[in-house]
Amino acid sequence: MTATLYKIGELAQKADVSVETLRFYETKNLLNAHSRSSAGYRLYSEQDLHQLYFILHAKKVGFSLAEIKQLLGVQVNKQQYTCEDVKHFTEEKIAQIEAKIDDLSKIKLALAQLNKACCGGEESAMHCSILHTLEDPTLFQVKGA
Amino acid sequence: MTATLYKIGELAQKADVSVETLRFYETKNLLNAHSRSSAGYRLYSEQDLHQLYFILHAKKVGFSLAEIKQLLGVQVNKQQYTCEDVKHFTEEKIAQIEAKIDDLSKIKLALAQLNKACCGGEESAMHCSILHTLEDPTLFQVKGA
DNA sequence: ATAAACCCTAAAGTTAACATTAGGGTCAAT
DNA sequence: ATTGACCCTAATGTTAACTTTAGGGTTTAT
Repeated sequence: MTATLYKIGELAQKADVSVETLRFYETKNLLNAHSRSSAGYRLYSEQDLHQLYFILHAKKVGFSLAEIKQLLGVQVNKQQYTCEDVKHFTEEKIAQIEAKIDDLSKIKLALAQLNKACCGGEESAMHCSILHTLEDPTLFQVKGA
Repeated sequence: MTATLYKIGELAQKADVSVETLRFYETKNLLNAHSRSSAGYRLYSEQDLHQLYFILHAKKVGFSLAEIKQLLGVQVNKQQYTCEDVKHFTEEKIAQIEAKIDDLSKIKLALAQLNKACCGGEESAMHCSILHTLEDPTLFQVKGA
């Protein structure tokens, strides 16, 4: 029941990133190794692997490394931030995420209609491009609309 | 009922981007002006505005400009692509989008738990950071898991 | 005991997605 | 008719997120 530790190459392979990326994340203080071997090799824990997965998934949906660092920093019961801080931050981020999900749903719908219109579907002539589907002004409104 | 055309500055303001960004998108063939004035000024149509909105929203959820260009290029009934091409492409992209929505939902859930745990909630001690919530190995699995 | 396959740091290079600079026309109002 | 707020192109600069290079230790299998 001893904790398993991974060398940088092993972690890189598990998460399908390069070892250089992992070292880069360390310089950015996004992912620090759990410890170092006597020879100075980085040793990563299972927890570090979870953190890495989180970073990669958050990146995939459009968060910058700076934003991800912020997300990783939010913690309850750590005196550095007040409870109000955490409340505000999480609420703001949740709203941001909901907006992203909304955008994705619309793009998905547009692609689905395009897919359906394919191969001589009834609506072939109507939805010839993704833009045509998204032309509806009620979709994708921007603040000053 | 004549079509309204916007100068580059007007379009930029409407979509809250810089005019440089718009000219940059043109060099990348992502957004071309509907026409030019006699003086050579770019004139954008309402349709161009929709396309710009699409670009910006797609960018927000993690698509690169190259991917967005692909998305804009998919069209039914244009002889350059076979029906099969369009079917495959849209299905692949839809799956990609669903994965993104999944990731966002998980991050959202983690933030919601953090928010709930805040201010002395029952679970304060349990969910002290976003990572703790995401520690569940059934979340965020990567292929080789 | 040596070679292949790892690991280290530090520094410089790369790519995407813009922003800035330089040098110059255009247009509307005073 | 000139000034300020626009527009143009072309070239160079910037930032984020890596990648590559250079030079050198470590570990493991033969």
